[in-house]
Amino acid sequence: MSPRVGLDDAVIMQAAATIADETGLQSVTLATLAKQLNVRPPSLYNHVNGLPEIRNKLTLLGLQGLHEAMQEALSKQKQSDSDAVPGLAIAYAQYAMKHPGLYEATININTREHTEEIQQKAAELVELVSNGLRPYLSSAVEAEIIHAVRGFRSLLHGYTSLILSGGFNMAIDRDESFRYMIRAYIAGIQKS
Amino acid sequence: MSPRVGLDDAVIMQAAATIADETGLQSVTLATLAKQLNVRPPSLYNHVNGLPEIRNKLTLLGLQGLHEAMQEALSKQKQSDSDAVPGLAIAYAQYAMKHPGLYEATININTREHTEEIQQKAAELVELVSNGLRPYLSSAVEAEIIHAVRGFRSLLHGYTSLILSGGFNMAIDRDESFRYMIRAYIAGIQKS
DNA sequence: ATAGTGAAACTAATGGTATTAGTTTTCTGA
DNA sequence: TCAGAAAACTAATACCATTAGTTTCACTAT
Repeated sequence: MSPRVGLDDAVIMQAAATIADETGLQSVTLATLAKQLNVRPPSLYNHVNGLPEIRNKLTLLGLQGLHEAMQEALSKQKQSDSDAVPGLAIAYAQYAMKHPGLYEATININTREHTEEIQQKAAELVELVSNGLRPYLSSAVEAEIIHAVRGFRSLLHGYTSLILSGGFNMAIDRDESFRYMIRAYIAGIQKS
Repeated sequence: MSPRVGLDDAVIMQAAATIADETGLQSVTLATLAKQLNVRPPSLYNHVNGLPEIRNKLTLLGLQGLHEAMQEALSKQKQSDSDAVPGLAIAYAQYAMKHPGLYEATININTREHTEEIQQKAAELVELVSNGLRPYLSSAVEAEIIHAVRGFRSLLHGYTSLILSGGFNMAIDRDESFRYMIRAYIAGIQKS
Protein backbone atom coordinates (compact mmCIF):
# COMPACT_ATOMS: atom_id res chain seq x y z
CA MET A 1 0.00 0.00 0.00
CA SER A 2 2.89 2.35 0.39
CA PRO A 3 5.36 0.95 -2.11
CA ARG A 4 7.89 3.62 -1.36
CA VAL A 5 7.62 5.85 -4.38
CA GLY A 6 11.06 7.32 -4.85
CA LEU A 7 9.99 10.64 -3.43
CA ASP A 8 12.56 13.25 -2.66
CA ASP A 9 12.89 16.98 -2.14
CA ALA A 10 14.53 17.36 -5.54
CA VAL A 11 11.90 15.27 -7.32
CA ILE A 12 9.12 17.24 -5.67
CA MET A 13 10.61 20.58 -6.61
CA GLN A 14 11.18 19.42 -10.16
CA ALA A 15 7.51 18.52 -10.42
CA ALA A 16 6.52 21.82 -8.83
CA ALA A 17 8.66 23.75 -11.30
CA THR A 18 7.11 21.93 -14.23
CA ILE A 19 3.59 22.60 -12.99
CA ALA A 20 4.45 26.24 -12.39
CA ASP A 21 5.85 26.73 -15.88
CA GLU A 22 3.14 24.77 -17.67
CA THR A 23 -0.02 25.70 -15.85
CA GLY A 24 0.88 28.73 -13.75
CA LEU A 25 2.36 29.36 -10.33
CA GLN A 26 -1.06 29.58 -8.71
CA SER A 27 -1.82 25.99 -9.66
CA VAL A 28 1.13 24.64 -7.73
CA THR A 29 -0.82 23.21 -4.80
CA LEU A 30 -0.19 20.22 -2.58
CA ALA A 31 -3.15 18.60 -4.29
CA THR A 32 -1.86 18.97 -7.88
CA LEU A 33 1.63 18.10 -6.76
CA ALA A 34 0.50 14.96 -4.96
CA LYS A 35 -1.57 13.85 -7.92
CA GLN A 36 1.35 14.40 -10.28
CA LEU A 37 3.59 12.31 -8.04
CA ASN A 38 1.01 9.54 -7.41
CA VAL A 39 0.91 10.15 -3.70
CA ARG A 40 -1.52 11.51 -1.13
CA PRO A 41 -1.05 15.16 -0.14
CA PRO A 42 0.04 14.50 3.47
CA SER A 43 2.91 12.33 2.24
CA LEU A 44 4.61 15.41 0.87
CA TYR A 45 5.13 16.65 4.40
CA ASN A 46 7.75 13.95 4.88
CA HIS A 47 9.99 15.85 2.49
CA VAL A 48 8.82 19.42 2.48
CA ASN A 49 7.49 21.76 5.10
CA GLY A 50 4.36 23.00 3.41
CA LEU A 51 3.23 25.19 0.56
CA PRO A 52 5.06 28.36 1.69
CA GLU A 53 8.35 26.48 1.71
CA ILE A 54 7.66 25.10 -1.75
CA ARG A 55 6.99 28.63 -2.99
CA ASN A 56 10.20 29.88 -1.47
CA LYS A 57 12.13 27.09 -3.13
CA LEU A 58 10.53 27.94 -6.47
CA THR A 59 11.64 31.53 -5.98
CA LEU A 60 15.17 30.36 -5.37
CA LEU A 61 15.09 28.10 -8.43
CA GLY A 62 13.90 31.02 -10.53
CA LEU A 63 16.62 33.33 -9.25
CA GLN A 64 19.25 30.70 -9.87
CA GLY A 65 18.01 30.07 -13.39
CA LEU A 66 17.93 33.76 -14.16
CA HIS A 67 21.41 34.19 -12.80
CA GLU A 68 22.79 31.29 -14.79
CA ALA A 69 21.14 32.48 -17.98
CA MET A 70 22.63 35.94 -17.64
CA GLN A 71 26.02 34.63 -16.58
CA GLU A 72 26.11 32.46 -19.66
CA ALA A 73 25.12 35.36 -21.87
CA LEU A 74 27.99 37.36 -20.41
CA SER A 75 30.62 34.71 -20.97
CA LYS A 76 29.51 34.10 -24.54
CA GLN A 77 30.44 37.59 -25.66
CA LYS A 78 33.41 38.48 -23.56
CA GLN A 79 35.16 39.83 -26.61
CA SER A 80 32.97 42.89 -27.20
CA ASP A 81 32.93 43.91 -23.57
CA SER A 82 31.12 47.19 -23.93
CA ASP A 83 28.22 45.62 -25.76
CA ALA A 84 27.31 43.12 -23.07
CA VAL A 85 24.11 44.70 -21.83
CA PRO A 86 21.75 43.94 -24.71
CA GLY A 87 22.84 40.33 -24.43
CA LEU A 88 22.05 40.37 -20.73
CA ALA A 89 18.65 41.81 -21.39
CA ILE A 90 17.79 39.26 -24.03
CA ALA A 91 18.94 36.41 -21.82
CA TYR A 92 16.72 37.71 -19.02
CA ALA A 93 13.64 37.98 -21.18
CA GLN A 94 14.21 34.63 -22.84
CA TYR A 95 14.54 32.88 -19.51
CA ALA A 96 11.33 34.47 -18.27
CA MET A 97 9.44 33.40 -21.39
CA LYS A 98 10.77 29.87 -21.14
CA HIS A 99 10.03 29.58 -17.42
CA PRO A 100 7.04 31.81 -16.74
CA GLY A 101 6.14 30.06 -13.51
CA LEU A 102 9.60 30.19 -12.01
CA TYR A 103 9.95 33.78 -13.16
CA GLU A 104 6.68 34.71 -11.52
CA ALA A 105 7.92 33.09 -8.33
CA THR A 106 10.95 35.36 -8.57
CA ILE A 107 8.82 38.45 -8.20
CA ASN A 108 5.89 38.00 -5.87
CA ILE A 109 8.02 37.98 -2.79
CA ASN A 110 5.98 40.68 -1.09
CA THR A 111 3.57 38.60 0.89
CA ARG A 112 6.05 35.89 1.81
CA GLU A 113 8.98 35.69 4.17
CA HIS A 114 12.12 35.38 2.14
CA THR A 115 15.02 33.20 3.10
CA GLU A 116 18.55 34.36 3.62
CA GLU A 117 19.42 32.25 0.57
CA ILE A 118 16.95 34.18 -1.55
CA GLN A 119 18.30 37.55 -0.40
CA GLN A 120 21.77 36.30 -1.27
CA LYS A 121 20.87 35.17 -4.76
CA ALA A 122 18.98 38.37 -5.46
CA ALA A 123 22.01 40.39 -4.43
CA GLU A 124 24.20 38.36 -6.77
CA LEU A 125 21.89 39.19 -9.62
CA VAL A 126 22.08 42.89 -8.85
CA GLU A 127 25.84 42.60 -8.71
CA LEU A 128 25.95 40.92 -12.09
CA VAL A 129 23.81 43.58 -13.73
CA SER A 130 25.81 46.22 -11.97
CA ASN A 131 29.04 44.99 -13.46
CA GLY A 132 27.51 44.71 -16.88
CA LEU A 133 26.24 48.26 -16.76
CA ARG A 134 29.33 49.95 -15.34
CA PRO A 135 31.27 50.33 -18.62
CA TYR A 136 28.39 52.33 -20.07
CA LEU A 137 28.48 54.98 -17.41
CA SER A 138 30.82 57.90 -17.63
CA SER A 139 30.49 58.68 -13.95
CA ALA A 140 31.64 56.01 -11.56
CA VAL A 141 29.67 57.52 -8.70
CA GLU A 142 28.16 54.59 -6.87
CA ALA A 143 24.76 56.23 -6.51
CA GLU A 144 24.46 56.73 -10.23
CA ILE A 145 25.32 53.13 -10.91
CA ILE A 146 22.58 52.07 -8.53
CA HIS A 147 20.08 54.35 -10.23
CA ALA A 148 21.09 52.90 -13.59
CA VAL A 149 20.79 49.32 -12.35
CA ARG A 150 17.39 49.97 -10.85
CA GLY A 151 16.19 51.45 -14.09
CA PHE A 152 17.50 48.53 -16.08
CA ARG A 153 15.85 46.02 -13.80
CA SER A 154 12.62 47.99 -13.90
CA LEU A 155 12.65 47.93 -17.67
CA LEU A 156 13.40 44.21 -17.84
CA HIS A 157 10.90 43.21 -15.24
CA GLY A 158 8.20 45.54 -16.50
CA TYR A 159 8.49 44.20 -20.02
CA THR A 160 8.48 40.53 -19.08
CA SER A 161 5.82 40.95 -16.44
CA LEU A 162 3.48 42.78 -18.79
CA ILE A 163 4.01 40.21 -21.52
CA LEU A 164 3.36 37.34 -19.15
CA SER A 165 0.21 39.11 -17.95
CA GLY A 166 -1.08 39.14 -21.47
CA GLY A 167 -0.10 42.66 -22.42
CA PHE A 168 1.36 44.11 -25.61
CA ASN A 169 -1.06 42.42 -27.92
CA MET A 170 -1.14 44.94 -30.71
CA ALA A 171 0.14 43.80 -34.04
CA ILE A 172 3.59 45.15 -33.51
CA ASP A 173 6.53 42.85 -32.90
CA ARG A 174 7.24 42.57 -29.18
CA ASP A 175 10.89 41.60 -29.61
CA GLU A 176 11.46 44.71 -31.62
CA SER A 177 9.85 46.81 -28.90
CA PHE A 178 12.17 45.16 -26.42
CA ARG A 179 15.28 45.94 -28.44
CA TYR A 180 14.02 49.49 -28.93
CA MET A 181 13.54 50.14 -25.22
CA ILE A 182 16.85 48.62 -24.24
CA ARG A 183 18.64 50.65 -26.89
CA ALA A 184 16.87 53.82 -25.79
CA TYR A 185 17.64 53.29 -22.14
CA ILE A 186 21.30 52.56 -22.77
CA ALA A 187 21.58 55.64 -24.95
CA GLY A 188 19.91 57.63 -22.20
CA ILE A 189 22.24 56.61 -19.40
CA GLN A 190 25.27 57.27 -21.55
CA LYS A 191 24.18 60.75 -22.40
CA SER A 192 24.15 62.21 -18.91
CA MET B 1 -32.09 38.33 12.46
CA SER B 2 -31.66 39.81 9.02
CA PRO B 3 -32.02 43.52 9.74
CA ARG B 4 -31.40 44.48 6.16
CA VAL B 5 -27.90 45.83 6.31
CA GLY B 6 -27.67 48.51 3.66
CA LEU B 7 -25.64 46.29 1.37
CA ASP B 8 -25.01 47.34 -2.17
CA ASP B 9 -22.65 46.66 -5.04
CA ALA B 10 -20.90 49.99 -4.47
CA VAL B 11 -20.57 49.44 -0.72
CA ILE B 12 -19.14 45.97 -1.30
CA MET B 13 -16.60 47.15 -3.83
CA GLN B 14 -15.57 50.02 -1.58
CA ALA B 15 -14.88 47.54 1.20
CA ALA B 16 -13.04 45.26 -1.20
CA ALA B 17 -10.85 48.12 -2.39
CA THR B 18 -9.99 49.08 1.16
CA ILE B 19 -9.08 45.51 2.08
CA ALA B 20 -7.00 45.19 -1.08
CA ASP B 21 -5.06 48.37 -0.41
CA GLU B 22 -4.59 47.76 3.30
CA THR B 23 -3.93 44.05 3.54
CA GLY B 24 -3.20 42.92 0.00
CA LEU B 25 -5.22 41.80 -2.99
CA GLN B 26 -4.92 38.15 -2.02
CA SER B 27 -6.76 38.75 1.21
CA VAL B 28 -9.84 39.99 -0.56
CA THR B 29 -12.00 36.91 -0.02
CA LEU B 30 -15.71 36.49 0.41
CA ALA B 31 -14.99 35.59 4.02
CA THR B 32 -13.02 38.76 4.89
CA LEU B 33 -15.45 40.85 2.91
CA ALA B 34 -18.47 39.38 4.66
CA LYS B 35 -16.88 39.84 8.06
CA GLN B 36 -16.05 43.45 7.27
CA LEU B 37 -19.65 44.08 6.24
CA ASN B 38 -21.22 42.16 9.14
CA VAL B 39 -22.92 39.67 6.90
CA ARG B 40 -22.61 35.98 6.09
CA PRO B 41 -20.65 35.11 2.93
CA PRO B 42 -23.58 33.76 0.90
CA SER B 43 -25.41 37.05 1.33
CA LEU B 44 -22.88 38.71 -0.93
CA TYR B 45 -24.18 36.68 -3.84
CA ASN B 46 -27.32 38.79 -3.79
CA HIS B 47 -25.25 41.69 -5.06
CA VAL B 48 -22.20 40.24 -6.72
CA ASN B 49 -21.56 37.21 -8.83
CA GLY B 50 -18.63 35.67 -7.01
CA LEU B 51 -14.98 36.27 -6.33
CA PRO B 52 -13.88 36.44 -9.99
CA GLU B 53 -16.34 39.23 -10.63
CA ILE B 54 -15.13 41.12 -7.58
CA ARG B 55 -11.57 40.81 -8.86
CA ASN B 56 -12.57 42.11 -12.25
CA LYS B 57 -14.28 45.07 -10.68
CA LEU B 58 -11.19 45.81 -8.64
CA THR B 59 -9.18 45.74 -11.84
CA LEU B 60 -11.54 48.24 -13.38
CA LEU B 61 -11.40 50.49 -10.31
CA GLY B 62 -7.61 50.41 -10.46
CA LEU B 63 -7.52 51.27 -14.15
CA GLN B 64 -9.97 54.12 -13.63
CA GLY B 65 -7.96 55.49 -10.72
CA LEU B 66 -4.75 55.31 -12.68
CA HIS B 67 -6.35 57.00 -15.63
CA GLU B 68 -7.78 59.80 -13.51
CA ALA B 69 -4.50 60.37 -11.74
CA MET B 70 -2.61 60.68 -15.00
CA GLN B 71 -5.26 62.80 -16.62
CA GLU B 72 -5.13 65.18 -13.71
CA ALA B 73 -1.36 65.34 -13.91
CA LEU B 74 -1.66 66.25 -17.57
CA SER B 75 -4.13 69.05 -17.06
CA LYS B 76 -2.13 70.55 -14.22
CA GLN B 77 0.81 71.34 -16.46
CA LYS B 78 -0.71 72.13 -19.77
CA GLN B 79 1.53 75.13 -20.14
CA SER B 80 4.85 73.36 -20.63
CA ASP B 81 3.49 70.80 -23.02
CA SER B 82 6.71 69.12 -23.96
CA ASP B 83 7.55 68.38 -20.35
CA ALA B 84 4.41 66.42 -19.59
CA VAL B 85 5.89 62.95 -19.40
CA PRO B 86 7.78 63.15 -16.10
CA GLY B 87 4.57 64.38 -14.52
CA LEU B 88 2.68 61.44 -15.97
CA ALA B 89 5.27 59.06 -14.63
CA ILE B 90 5.16 60.52 -11.15
CA ALA B 91 1.38 60.46 -11.09
CA TYR B 92 1.43 56.78 -12.08
CA ALA B 93 3.90 55.81 -9.40
CA GLN B 94 2.17 57.83 -6.72
CA TYR B 95 -1.16 56.26 -7.46
CA ALA B 96 0.34 52.78 -7.29
CA MET B 97 1.97 53.53 -3.93
CA LYS B 98 -1.24 54.94 -2.54
CA HIS B 99 -3.39 52.08 -3.82
CA PRO B 100 -1.15 49.01 -3.92
CA GLY B 101 -4.06 46.58 -3.93
CA LEU B 102 -5.96 48.22 -6.76
CA TYR B 103 -2.72 48.63 -8.68
CA GLU B 104 -1.94 44.96 -8.29
CA ALA B 105 -5.42 44.16 -9.56
CA THR B 106 -4.56 46.24 -12.61
CA ILE B 107 -1.82 43.87 -13.62
CA ASN B 108 -2.63 40.26 -12.87
CA ILE B 109 -5.11 39.94 -15.68
CA ASN B 110 -3.44 36.86 -17.11
CA THR B 111 -5.38 34.10 -15.42
CA ARG B 112 -8.71 35.87 -15.49
CA GLU B 113 -11.19 36.64 -18.19
CA HIS B 114 -11.25 40.36 -18.73
CA THR B 115 -14.35 42.31 -19.44
CA GLU B 116 -14.93 44.47 -22.46
CA GLU B 117 -14.98 47.41 -20.05
CA ILE B 118 -11.51 46.55 -18.80
CA GLN B 119 -10.13 46.27 -22.32
CA GLN B 120 -11.65 49.65 -23.06
CA LYS B 121 -10.14 51.37 -20.04
CA ALA B 122 -6.74 49.81 -20.67
CA ALA B 123 -6.82 51.10 -24.23
CA GLU B 124 -7.65 54.58 -22.99
CA LEU B 125 -4.62 54.50 -20.75
CA VAL B 126 -2.38 53.50 -23.62
CA GLU B 127 -3.87 56.29 -25.67
CA LEU B 128 -3.19 58.82 -22.95
CA VAL B 129 0.44 57.77 -22.61
CA SER B 130 0.75 57.68 -26.35
CA ASN B 131 -0.35 61.30 -26.67
CA GLY B 132 1.95 62.35 -23.87
CA LEU B 133 4.93 60.71 -25.49
CA ARG B 134 4.36 61.82 -29.06
CA PRO B 135 5.92 65.29 -28.80
CA TYR B 136 9.20 63.70 -27.70
CA LEU B 137 9.58 61.62 -30.80
CA SER B 138 11.12 62.99 -33.95
CA SER B 139 9.66 60.23 -36.07
CA ALA B 140 5.92 60.02 -36.24
CA VAL B 141 6.02 56.45 -37.49
CA GLU B 142 3.24 54.67 -35.65
CA ALA B 143 5.37 51.62 -34.89
CA GLU B 144 8.00 53.69 -33.20
CA ILE B 145 5.42 55.39 -31.03
CA ILE B 146 4.16 52.01 -29.96
CA HIS B 147 7.66 50.86 -29.13
CA ALA B 148 8.19 54.00 -27.09
CA VAL B 149 4.91 53.59 -25.23
CA ARG B 150 5.64 49.96 -24.45
CA GLY B 151 9.03 50.91 -23.08
CA PHE B 152 7.57 53.66 -20.97
CA ARG B 153 4.92 51.38 -19.53
CA SER B 154 7.52 48.71 -18.89
CA LEU B 155 9.66 51.17 -16.97
CA LEU B 156 6.71 52.45 -14.94
CA HIS B 157 5.29 49.07 -14.15
CA GLY B 158 8.65 47.49 -13.47
CA TYR B 159 9.58 50.20 -11.00
CA THR B 160 6.30 50.19 -9.10
CA SER B 161 5.99 46.44 -9.15
CA LEU B 162 9.47 45.92 -7.80
CA ILE B 163 8.93 48.51 -5.08
CA LEU B 164 5.63 46.97 -4.08
CA SER B 165 7.32 43.57 -3.98
CA GLY B 166 9.79 44.89 -1.47
CA GLY B 167 12.67 45.64 -3.81
CA PHE B 168 15.09 48.54 -4.01
CA ASN B 169 15.98 48.48 -0.34
CA MET B 170 19.50 49.79 -0.52
CA ALA B 171 20.17 53.10 1.14
CA ILE B 172 19.72 55.10 -2.01
CA ASP B 173 16.68 57.26 -2.54
CA ARG B 174 14.10 55.47 -4.63
CA ASP B 175 12.44 58.62 -5.91
CA GLU B 176 15.73 59.83 -7.24
CA SER B 177 16.25 56.52 -9.01
CA PHE B 178 12.81 56.93 -10.54
CA ARG B 179 13.56 60.42 -11.81
CA TYR B 180 16.87 59.15 -13.15
CA MET B 181 15.36 56.31 -15.13
CA ILE B 182 12.57 58.43 -16.58
CA ARG B 183 15.04 61.11 -17.58
CA ALA B 184 17.35 58.54 -19.15
CA TYR B 185 14.59 56.86 -21.08
CA ILE B 186 13.21 60.12 -22.43
CA ALA B 187 16.67 61.20 -23.48
CA GLY B 188 17.12 57.83 -25.17
CA ILE B 189 13.97 57.95 -27.25
CA GLN B 190 14.71 61.48 -28.37
CA LYS B 191 18.15 60.59 -29.58
CA SER B 192 17.20 58.07 -32.25
C1' DA C 1 -54.24 49.39 7.52
C1' DT C 2 -52.97 45.23 5.52
C1' DA C 3 -51.96 41.46 2.32
C1' DG C 4 -48.85 40.11 -1.02
C1' DT C 5 -44.52 40.09 -3.42
C1' DG C 6 -39.75 40.46 -4.34
C1' DA C 7 -35.36 41.41 -2.52
C1' DA C 8 -32.03 40.42 0.89
C1' DA C 9 -30.67 38.17 4.45
C1' DC C 10 -30.15 33.51 6.51
C1' DT C 11 -28.88 28.19 7.45
C1' DA C 12 -27.34 23.94 5.66
C1' DA C 13 -24.70 21.34 2.65
C1' DT C 14 -21.00 20.22 -0.92
C1' DG C 15 -16.56 19.98 -2.49
C1' DG C 16 -12.18 21.95 -2.61
C1' DT C 17 -7.95 23.42 -0.05
C1' DA C 18 -3.83 22.94 3.66
C1' DT C 19 -2.40 20.94 7.58
C1' DT C 20 -1.90 17.88 11.86
C1' DA C 21 -2.20 13.54 14.37
C1' DG C 22 -1.78 9.04 14.64
C1' DT C 23 -1.04 4.52 12.20
C1' DT C 24 0.87 1.17 9.14
C1' DT C 25 4.15 -0.39 6.05
C1' DT C 26 8.65 -0.89 4.13
C1' DC C 27 13.40 -0.59 3.76
C1' DT C 28 17.95 -0.72 5.80
C1' DG C 29 21.79 -1.37 8.68
C1' DA C 30 23.51 -3.51 12.80
C1' DT D 1 17.14 -11.43 11.26
C1' DC D 2 15.04 -7.98 13.38
C1' DA D 3 14.48 -3.30 15.19
C1' DG D 4 14.00 1.18 14.27
C1' DA D 5 13.66 5.01 11.20
C1' DA D 6 11.65 6.78 7.19
C1' DA D 7 7.89 7.16 4.16
C1' DA D 8 3.74 6.19 2.98
C1' DC D 9 -1.09 6.01 4.62
C1' DT D 10 -6.09 7.23 6.79
C1' DA D 11 -8.78 10.21 9.50
C1' DA D 12 -9.86 14.53 11.17
C1' DT D 13 -9.90 19.71 11.52
C1' DA D 14 -10.38 24.09 9.86
C1' DC D 15 -10.57 27.05 6.31
C1' DC D 16 -12.42 28.58 1.65
C1' DA D 17 -16.18 29.41 -2.37
C1' DT D 18 -20.33 28.28 -3.94
C1' DT D 19 -25.27 26.46 -4.42
C1' DA D 20 -29.88 25.29 -2.73
C1' DG D 21 -33.54 26.17 -0.18
C1' DT D 22 -35.72 28.97 3.55
C1' DT D 23 -37.04 32.88 6.24
C1' DT D 24 -37.65 37.61 7.06
C1' DC D 25 -38.10 42.19 5.96
C1' DA D 26 -39.78 46.38 3.47
C1' DC D 27 -42.48 48.33 0.20
C1' DT D 28 -46.55 48.79 -2.75
C1' DA D 29 -51.11 48.37 -4.18
C1' DT D 30 -55.47 47.56 -2.70
